Amino acid sequence: MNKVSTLEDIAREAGVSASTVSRVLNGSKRVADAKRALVLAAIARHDYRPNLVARGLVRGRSMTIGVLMQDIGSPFFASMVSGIERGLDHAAYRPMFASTHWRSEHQEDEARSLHLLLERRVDGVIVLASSIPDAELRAVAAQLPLVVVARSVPGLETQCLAIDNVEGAYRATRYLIGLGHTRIAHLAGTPGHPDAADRLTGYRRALADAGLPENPNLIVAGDFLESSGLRCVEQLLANGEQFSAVFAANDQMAYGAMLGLYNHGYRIPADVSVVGFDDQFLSAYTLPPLTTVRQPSFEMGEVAAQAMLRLLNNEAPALPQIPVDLIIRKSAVLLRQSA
Amino acid sequence: MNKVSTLEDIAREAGVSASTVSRVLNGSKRVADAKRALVLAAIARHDYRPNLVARGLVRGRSMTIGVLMQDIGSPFFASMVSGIERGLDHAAYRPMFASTHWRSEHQEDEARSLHLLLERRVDGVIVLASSIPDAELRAVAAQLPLVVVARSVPGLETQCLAIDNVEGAYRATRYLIGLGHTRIAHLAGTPGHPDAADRLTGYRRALADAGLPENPNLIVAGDFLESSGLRCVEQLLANGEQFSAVFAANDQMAYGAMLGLYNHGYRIPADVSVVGFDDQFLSAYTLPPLTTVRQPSFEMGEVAAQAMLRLLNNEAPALPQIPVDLIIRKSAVLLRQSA
DNA sequence: TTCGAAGAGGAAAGCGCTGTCAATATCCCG
DNA sequence: CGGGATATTGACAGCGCTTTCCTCTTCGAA
Repeated sequence: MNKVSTLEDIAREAGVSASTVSRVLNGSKRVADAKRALVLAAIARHDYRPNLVARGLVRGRSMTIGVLMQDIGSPFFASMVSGIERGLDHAAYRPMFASTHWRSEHQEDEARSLHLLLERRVDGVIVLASSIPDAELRAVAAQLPLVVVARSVPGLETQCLAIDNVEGAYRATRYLIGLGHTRIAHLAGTPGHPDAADRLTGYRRALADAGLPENPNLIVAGDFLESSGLRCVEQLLANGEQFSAVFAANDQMAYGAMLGLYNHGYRIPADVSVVGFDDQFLSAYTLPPLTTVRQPSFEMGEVAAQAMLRLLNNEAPALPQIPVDLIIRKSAVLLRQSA
Repeated sequence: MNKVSTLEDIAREAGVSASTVSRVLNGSKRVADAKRALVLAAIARHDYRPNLVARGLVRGRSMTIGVLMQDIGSPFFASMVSGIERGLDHAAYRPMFASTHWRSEHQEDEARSLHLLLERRVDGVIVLASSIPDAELRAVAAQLPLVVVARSVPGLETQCLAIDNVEGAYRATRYLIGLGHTRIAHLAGTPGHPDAADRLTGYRRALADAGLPENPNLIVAGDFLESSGLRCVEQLLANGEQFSAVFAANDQMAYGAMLGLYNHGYRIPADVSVVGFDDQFLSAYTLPPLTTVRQPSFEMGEVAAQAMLRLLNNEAPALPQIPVDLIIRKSAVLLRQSA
């Protein structure tokens, strides 16, 4: 492991001062062609790369932006993260991720993850969902550029990028109603989670607007994971409650639900229609392809990154409104008259 | 945006020298209880957090380890990344990711991503697959701790963690043969990709060992993505070639294949059996659940991280052998006699 | 009471880089 | 050919923190 060379080494090699090397590195000031050539030659000879840590220290900016989320392994976050990388690709900024999965029980630990990022002096923070309290987020926003995705924080409206969950759920449910379904089960997300609450609200509202009764037995709570979708359906079936359609709070739960239905011999969509929420990439490949409310996670990540760049540039974040779209595929169909 | 406080501020506040503050921060030397208390109080009052960038500069270690991969958005990588985070969770190290998706055409750009990491002076690098040339990887290994996952680099055997792709594909194919299938199509991975080549080899070897003829028309190449699985199946069907089973080079292609089959009215597994490779998390939730060769991505990531920690500690990486396992679910069954 | 050892804490020298400031060199015009 | 303007360059002071190195106490033993 031979020592990696420093700017000082290059300066000595090229017979110039450190300042000059720095100047050719940054193009911050004119340097005579002859000297520049000498420096460049030395750099090439040593395969020299400036130490960004040192540069960060003196410039006071680390050129990295922190991204806080619950689980980078979940497809929804992975996709957003991918979008963030994309959005940052041409900037000199790099994302640094911190997930809190392993210890998500304790909200305190989410704060720890945030501090991990802050200690590394990230220049900005992008928060994906997360259960950190609004107040703490506002405190962060007072310190450095902050963009919040898939969540909306009172007082930070201009820096939040979220879709209208109520509206999305409303559309999904209304679609099912339009197909003739009246006994529509809802697999809700984690109790207490804002998205879960909003989507439940949209479901209820659609029912109410259609003059349909709300059956509490048809609403069962999961936790946004596939396994819970499966569990919820088992429970519904065990209760003997009749239903011809299922609206799941997210696609992952919808996958689990479809598996549960399949295991019990129900055909989708012939026997039961299923609609999800998120439009994960894989939802176009399920059997049958899933009808779902689109939450463009990749694009949201990309847009969030661009907004962050703008914020870092002291411009307005200019976060757009995200339209909610129902993607109609094959998992929901007209209710059979015979049913 | 009020200024964030520095160690100097704390020292002044507490009426001690910077050295003392540093000492209580690191516990590197005894400090009188009275002074320690003063310092701690000042720290608490200011909510002071040491600047890890500065510390990294003086200590010569950034406490971050770089992770290079093709696409953090792909479920396979996302899962490994998740494992890496887990493996690093209790260490003071943080991963810093760099994907090369957007420009994967040019191998040159992968090198650029690697440099992005090196410029930030990561203390070690974990490479996930990637198409960076072996030689370059060896050069990196000479500079700093390196662990390579899901790929094996000659000369770096002890630092590589990979499953036996040939064996895995062999098992999958033999399983299908054992089920009575003789016309088994193979949806190969990206031409030129080592994994793709190895899996194809395993498939061929199993056929040969069973005395089955190899039909070139039954082998069609994709690119490891869902869309290509779909495309491959379309092509197979268009060719009018007979087959009762499909072995896909990875689960994603298997998903696409299943959709293609479904679209054409074939039932799985009744009409066509399908086997994948990887055992992605979602494969347990497809309809029917997918029989596949397990590549424990999460665990591989975790193990790689631990090996990296050991390397950083000047110990032997001690990378274990990963057993290959065929996970039997519902997507492949005995060939119907009638067929 | 005196001396040495050990304990505590401060001063200062960097880590690798940038950016200011002043010095030197170069150049134009009258 | 002189004067001032302009272009280049080097010296140097940090960025925030760690880590010798060294001084100053304090305390026990002789």
